[in-house]
Amino acid sequence: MDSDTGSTCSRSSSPDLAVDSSVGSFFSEKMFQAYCGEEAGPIRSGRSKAEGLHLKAASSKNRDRSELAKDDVQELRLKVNSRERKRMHDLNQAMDGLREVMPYAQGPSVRKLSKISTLLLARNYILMLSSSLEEMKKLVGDVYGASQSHSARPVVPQLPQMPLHPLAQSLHSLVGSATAGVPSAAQAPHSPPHPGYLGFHAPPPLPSLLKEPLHLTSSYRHFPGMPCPCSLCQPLTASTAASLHSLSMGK
DNA sequence: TAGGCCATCTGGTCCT
DNA sequence: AGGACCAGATGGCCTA
Repeated sequence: MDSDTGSTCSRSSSPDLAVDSSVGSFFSEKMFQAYCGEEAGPIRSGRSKAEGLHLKAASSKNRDRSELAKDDVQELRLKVNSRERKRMHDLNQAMDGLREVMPYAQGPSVRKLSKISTLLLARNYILMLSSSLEEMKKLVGDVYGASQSHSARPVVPQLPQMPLHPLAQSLHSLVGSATAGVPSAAQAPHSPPHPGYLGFHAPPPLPSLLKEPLHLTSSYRHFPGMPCPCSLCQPLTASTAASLHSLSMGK
């Protein structure tokens, strides 16, 4: 389409168009001629209500008024098109904003996620974070309960073996001095997850990556191809993110 | 070359 | 009445 020539950014969902919204500068002249020219009518069958009114008025008046109506229709069409373009650009900007917070490698040389992939991945990411938060709450509850009744039993014997996820650290800061007496688990050495524990060590093809989350025996729900924030898993590294991204691209 | 993804135009519908 | 939203149609670009 002619209007596509206005795009300067290859394959970008938010083309950097310098569109004059009042004119619709890259609107195809041919389309306008087809649309407004003669009484052949629009390219496609129907007309909008407003246009119908314009055209009805034009048919019953003299030629001058007909010309006026054509101009009106043209102007109206430009305005509506411009609004729709802006709306879609805003939508794409929001989509870009969503991509920015997704756990994916990003850069000028990396192809961006498609819209559908972005939405599906975002959904799974939210589900993962939600379950992570629940797990952290439970963990903090355990730690807090243990510190309150430390005379009854030792403080969470396995805790030092596990690194504390930033989410958990945040929760600790939220509960403040309540956990001050608890040994810092974050300082403990991290025992790496066994190979294959994370989905992206042996990732499935993209379709399954973007479908249902994987349910494992842990209280966490581990998503294939997704970095896991749980205390047992490594944080997402740059290389992992890169490989993950290349997988999602699938091309 | 087929298929996927995208931008744009367009008409219809709903809402304010 | 005007604007927002939506879905269908169309054509371009890119990749396998």
